[in-house]
Amino acid sequence: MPTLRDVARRAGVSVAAAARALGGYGYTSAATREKVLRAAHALDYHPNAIARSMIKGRTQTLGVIVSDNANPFFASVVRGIEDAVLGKGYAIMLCNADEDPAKEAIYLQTVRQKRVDGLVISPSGGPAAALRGLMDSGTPIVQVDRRLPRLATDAVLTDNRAGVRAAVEHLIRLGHRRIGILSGPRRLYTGRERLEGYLAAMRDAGLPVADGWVQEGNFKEASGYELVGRFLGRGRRPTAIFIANNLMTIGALLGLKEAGVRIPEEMAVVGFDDMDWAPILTPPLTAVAQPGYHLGATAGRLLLERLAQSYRGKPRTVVFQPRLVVRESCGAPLRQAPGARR
Amino acid sequence: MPTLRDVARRAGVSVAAAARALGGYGYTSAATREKVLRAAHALDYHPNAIARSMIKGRTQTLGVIVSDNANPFFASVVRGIEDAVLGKGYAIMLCNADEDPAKEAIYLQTVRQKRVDGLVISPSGGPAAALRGLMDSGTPIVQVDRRLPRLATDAVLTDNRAGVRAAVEHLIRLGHRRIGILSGPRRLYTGRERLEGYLAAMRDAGLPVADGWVQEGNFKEASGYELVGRFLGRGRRPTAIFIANNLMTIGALLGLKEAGVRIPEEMAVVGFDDMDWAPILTPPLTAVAQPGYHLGATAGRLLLERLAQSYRGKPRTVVFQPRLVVRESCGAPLRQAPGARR
DNA sequence: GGCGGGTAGGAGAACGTTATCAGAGTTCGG
DNA sequence: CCGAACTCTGATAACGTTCTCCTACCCGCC
Repeated sequence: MPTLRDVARRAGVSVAAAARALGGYGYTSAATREKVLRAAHALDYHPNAIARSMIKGRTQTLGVIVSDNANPFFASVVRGIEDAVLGKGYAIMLCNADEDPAKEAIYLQTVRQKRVDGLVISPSGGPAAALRGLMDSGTPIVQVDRRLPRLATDAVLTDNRAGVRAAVEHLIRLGHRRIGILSGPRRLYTGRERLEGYLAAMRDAGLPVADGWVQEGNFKEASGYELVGRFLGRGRRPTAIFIANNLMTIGALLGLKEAGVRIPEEMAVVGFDDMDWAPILTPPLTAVAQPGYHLGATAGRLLLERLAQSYRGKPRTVVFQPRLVVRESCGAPLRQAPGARR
Repeated sequence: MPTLRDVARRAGVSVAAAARALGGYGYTSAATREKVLRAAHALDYHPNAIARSMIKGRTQTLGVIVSDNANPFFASVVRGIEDAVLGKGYAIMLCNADEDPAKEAIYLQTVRQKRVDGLVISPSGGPAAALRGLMDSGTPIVQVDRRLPRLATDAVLTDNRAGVRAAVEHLIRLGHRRIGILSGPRRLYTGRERLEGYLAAMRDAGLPVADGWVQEGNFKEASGYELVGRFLGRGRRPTAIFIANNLMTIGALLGLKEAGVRIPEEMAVVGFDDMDWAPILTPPLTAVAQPGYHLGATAGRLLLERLAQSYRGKPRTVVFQPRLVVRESCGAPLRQAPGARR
């Protein structure tokens, strides 16, 4: 790979002159510029961004740590981030932490050593020490989708509680009284928040939450599949369930389908995350929609503002209000005794 | 951010000694190592990977260029790549080219300037010059999911033709004679290959392909939604359609649902890409399954072998055989005249 | 003719690490 | 007891840019 030296030599000028001609700063005569550009082209010269980062102290690279890029929600978030920062010349370094604090810590160290200019992270909930260290070293951080208790960074969140509350209240308005939740892990921010939203809605409506109506999954498809069975076959089984994320919803719907449970007659279903495929289900799925792409794009924008120093104030929190998309899977409960069929 | 100099100073040794103690090379006395480690810890020292890359000539970073990370298929591929290379200490730089040769060229330039050690790309089909230039400069490249005509790199592909052929032949076996295809853009490798598979299967079965039975979409949901209508309302409408990717399948199914077309009685449907949600549809979707994650993981593995020089031979091509997952959306055609309903 | 300002171009330091080399001290076998 | 081998250490040269100096020239003007 040719260096600036090679270009300068071929053009018959000094390295400094070549740098000026290519970099477009300082004084350069038309003749010199011409010679240098010609030489650069002839040698297929591509400036070394590593060396540039060395002196400039900036890498034009941002770290992005999410739990799993294979989850369509995070894939959208990542895409949003990238679109937001692309125009400003930043590239992104993607890391999947799998909700594993150890893996997250390793990645945190990696992006720090690679001297990323900023970081967008969906923190798993481990100790915040490493994150705080990075922050203290002057690297701006934006938390997305989740936030750690006392880590004062910009954050872009969805109002999980409100979203779940809207969903549960809708079910209640439809006449449901026995409502269960397939929740996420309590150790995750979103897992907790969504469960809280459910509990609050039930409490406010004066409805009891029976034993077994709260099943804690791990936000993956398999856990939805396995746990949904626990809502069936009981004496007082719920007439409706709320499922706390997209992947578990797929698993749960598969479980219900295999068990021959009719939706919404025997079991109404509302999910969190409105996916592309929600409208093509039978019945179409009622779901709480959160704007993954915009979460990412906003996080990217906040980070850019920090990097450009166009904002230097206190940490900001942007909260997106989710929207309940009512379709048909949430229909009113059967009058007849539950468990009639099956 | 403290440098090695700071650590050395604090430990009371030379930079060279500190480097050896931390880097674990050369000779270091136990006492020195102890002092240096203590100083590094006290200063919260994180070695500068940029400076390291400078001398080592390697960045421990791989470029990954796909068309769209928000497409679950590519999201899996990306995830597979990352998992494969994580253990070997490589980070990945993610780029979404949106099938746009211009955008792809920009990203290609970016990863080149950033001196990535290797590249995994799902090429959009633009001119291969930039890619070839990168290759000539010694950067190993692996093409994934698609391949450019004469670019001699390792490649990891799905046997698209065979997959589509299996799907179409299955439809034929079920008694369908009038089969349409909602294909992808001809300028994309996968678009062409899948169309070829369909045409070959029809030709081999001696079946005609009527006007309007081949609709060329752009692999996005909206185009599936818009184009599926063209298969309806004609005199000789197909009794079955094959849809060439996951996103268009969603759009098409939505279109069919809104048009009140019963699947598979009035229109059998088979899609390309077996998604998580395929089994929960009514009827469950028959689809050609390709292992996105494994495509990515394999691409990552091939790249690692090139980087470690554990393989230096001629370009290899790994072809995954897709699997037809038969469910219910492909059922036999109606006996009655088409267009009876609607 | 001297001088200031604009233009051009070169020398060389700096960024933070790794790696090479030389020098000094220690151990050990013959 | 001497050289050879081994151990430890620090000085210093890279890596490829950017950027600050410094010198030199040309022009116009007093």
